[in-house]
Amino acid sequence: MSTEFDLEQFLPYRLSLLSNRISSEIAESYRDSHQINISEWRIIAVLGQYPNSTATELKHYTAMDKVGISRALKNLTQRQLVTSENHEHDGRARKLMLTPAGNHLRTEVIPKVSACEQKLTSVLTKTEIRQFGEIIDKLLHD
Amino acid sequence: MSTEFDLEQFLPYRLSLLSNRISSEIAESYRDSHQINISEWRIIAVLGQYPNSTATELKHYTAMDKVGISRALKNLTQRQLVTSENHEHDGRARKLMLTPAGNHLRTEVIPKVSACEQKLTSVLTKTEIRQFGEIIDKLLHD
DNA sequence: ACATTATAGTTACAAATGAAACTATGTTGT
DNA sequence: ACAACATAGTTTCATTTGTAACTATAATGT
Repeated sequence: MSTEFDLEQFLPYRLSLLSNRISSEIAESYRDSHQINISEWRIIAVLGQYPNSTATELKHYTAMDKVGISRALKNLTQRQLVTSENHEHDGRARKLMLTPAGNHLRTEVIPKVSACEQKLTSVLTKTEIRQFGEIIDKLLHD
Repeated sequence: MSTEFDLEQFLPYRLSLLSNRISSEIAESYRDSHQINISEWRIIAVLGQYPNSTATELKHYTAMDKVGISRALKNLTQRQLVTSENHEHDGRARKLMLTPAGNHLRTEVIPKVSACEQKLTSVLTKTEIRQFGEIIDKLLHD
């Protein structure tokens, strides 16, 4: 019968629970110690990987919307964790990069979030961790 | 080196992407046709399973906070999808239940969200679907 | 060249969310 | 009985978030 439906067995619901729980646990690891939120952390992480990105490129890498990026960048720039330069070929865009302080924060946070991830996956076998990653990829890329 | 960190490979980040994408896709399937949001849908789904629940019990089943539940219930009650009675043993609590209209909405939405779930998992093999569920359970219950 | 349309990014406003204070009822200890 | 504390649920207020409008620059078509 289609009138039977068990929310707690519904995969999207369980996925949402899991993701929210993990995200807030990880966010704790830089919120209290470094006063940054998830959006700001994502931008810092990406600018470490891809310096001189524009906001539009950040949008692509972080899956955030442009308003969220603009706001996070405003804060990060005020706090001198991020700085910017004119873009050579496009007067509308800015090239963004971490300041030394921003880069320092990044190197402090990386081990914390990595430890979180490891603690999290420590209840899984190596095989399960691999499977989990593969399944997520399949679902993300369809 | 701990200064290497690839956001797009970071499991919690990918999980968050996946969960958000799936949640909004499913939310579409009742938002436009039935004008309810995720919180409201969760409450309707649970009240179908567990009629006469109190708000506190809903909190347990839906993983929502009590403010969100109170607000969702206010809307649902105004729209006459949910109704309530005094609780026999506790004057502070109310017993909540779906109205016929609420129940009807539920039976209309269930096949839609189930189809969504099926479409979603259709890129996975039966084995992968089982593995995925087991891994999520492990992670949720540690 | 210039009008049209598209894109980069910001701002303004509205809706959603969360934390804390609040009301009302219930429970516990003396 | 009654004081102290705990719990059910709501409301208030501040913060966050999303949508739409906006400015500025770039690209396109005639």
